[in-house]
Amino acid sequence: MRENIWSVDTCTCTLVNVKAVTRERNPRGQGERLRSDLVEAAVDLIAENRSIDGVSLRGAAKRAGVSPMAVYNHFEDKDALVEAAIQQCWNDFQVVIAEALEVDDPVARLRAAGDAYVRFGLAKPGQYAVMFTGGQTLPPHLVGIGLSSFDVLVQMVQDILDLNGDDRDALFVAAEVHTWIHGIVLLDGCVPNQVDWPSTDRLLDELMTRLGLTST
Amino acid sequence: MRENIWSVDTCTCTLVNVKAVTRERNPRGQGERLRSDLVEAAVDLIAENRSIDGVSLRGAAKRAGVSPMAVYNHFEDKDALVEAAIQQCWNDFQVVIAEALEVDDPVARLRAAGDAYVRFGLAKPGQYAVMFTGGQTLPPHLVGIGLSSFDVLVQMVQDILDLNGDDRDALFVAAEVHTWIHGIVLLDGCVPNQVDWPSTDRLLDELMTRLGLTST
DNA sequence: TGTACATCAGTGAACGCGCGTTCACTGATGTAC
DNA sequence: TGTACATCAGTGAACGCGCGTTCACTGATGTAC
Repeated sequence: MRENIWSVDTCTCTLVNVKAVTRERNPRGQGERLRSDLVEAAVDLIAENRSIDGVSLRGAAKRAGVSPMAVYNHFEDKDALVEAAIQQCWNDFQVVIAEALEVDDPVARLRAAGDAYVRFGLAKPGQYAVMFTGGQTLPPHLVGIGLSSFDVLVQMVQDILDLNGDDRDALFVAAEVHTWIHGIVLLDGCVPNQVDWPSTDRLLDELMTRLGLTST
Repeated sequence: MRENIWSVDTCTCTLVNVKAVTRERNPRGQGERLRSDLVEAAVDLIAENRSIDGVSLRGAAKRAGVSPMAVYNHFEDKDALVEAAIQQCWNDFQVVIAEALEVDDPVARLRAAGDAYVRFGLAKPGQYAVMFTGGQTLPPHLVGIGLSSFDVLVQMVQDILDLNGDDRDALFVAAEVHTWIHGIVLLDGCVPNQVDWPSTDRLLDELMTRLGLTST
């Protein structure tokens, strides 16, 4: 009965619109834990708003169960918090893709990566939108992460071309793959239910076939 | 010399951050002109922010050179203004596409429409993003406009399939076209300069060829 | 062993800003009598 | 022909809200002496 010392009314009153209000102060030397909590909260806001515009310093602080001022112990300003959140999105993405890269056969590898890519995009549409449609609004040093991810794609395509003795330009073919898969992800989350839209699986199969990226 | 009756300082001071401050009251019976000015201003805000989040009632009023309250003479509330702005974006889009539909040959017609589509997307990335990546946030009755535009695409594809005696499902092939072209438009505006990205023209040619939509 | 002190992990109050919306008002102009 | 009046196209002040940021503060805890 010890846990019921607070009435139900008190609980709902304080918890109804806010998560993690029950946070307790970190022990000495563990202050950095708040940093990752704040980043996580900011990523949640990105996920819900599908944009960095919906991320507010006060909102992230509230979710982390902390006063707005506590944010300044870990971040220069709001922009630094948002930047860390985007960085976190890219890290999560790269973890997902890295798994697929362990597949041996080049064709199966690209297909697995495509699958992982699409699954990430559909499961986390907010993060995906910020990462791949943010455009010029992204801080410059985060652009590099996107570039290195594209390099990985070019290499996967090159492996298949090599396997098939195909002399097309890998960068061009990779651009074809990326444009198409990007459209597949974004439209799937956007098409109204009335339309008998094809599954992403079927579209991915077609992509591989139509772009000549199967084994010959 | 009559035009210089105002000093340069006065001009810059009042015009620097605001357009059309010099609006004068519409004559009696012409009140509806403000409505279209407000819609235009809201579309400008969509264009600049690439999102409806950046559209504010006060911002649109300011651009139209009018007090925020004047908006309520023409729109129920802010949402109604935003909805009218999105509607306007679709109208502009349909005008652009309609031109291409006059081409006689089915293959050339789809190619012309694709060209018009891409040009619209690249010239008006903000409007394009709101129209094609807004998702569930769009008011339901605007979804119908998007659907009818997709129907036009399906018909164009069907015409080519008929011409070639190709028995593929037109809706499926149209979905392939739309996903790919969507990706082409969105990534083109987003890829960093370092990458030697292919031109949209070349990608469109490839799209037609790879998807088997040329004349046989 | 006791205690003063620096450090750490935060809080609280206040600022000016832009936002959507409310209510009450103004002042020119066409029209009915 | 003159004038009272309804209509039209707006304005002005105020409201409460959430925002980023500033400055000054608190109170627990480990550590040096």
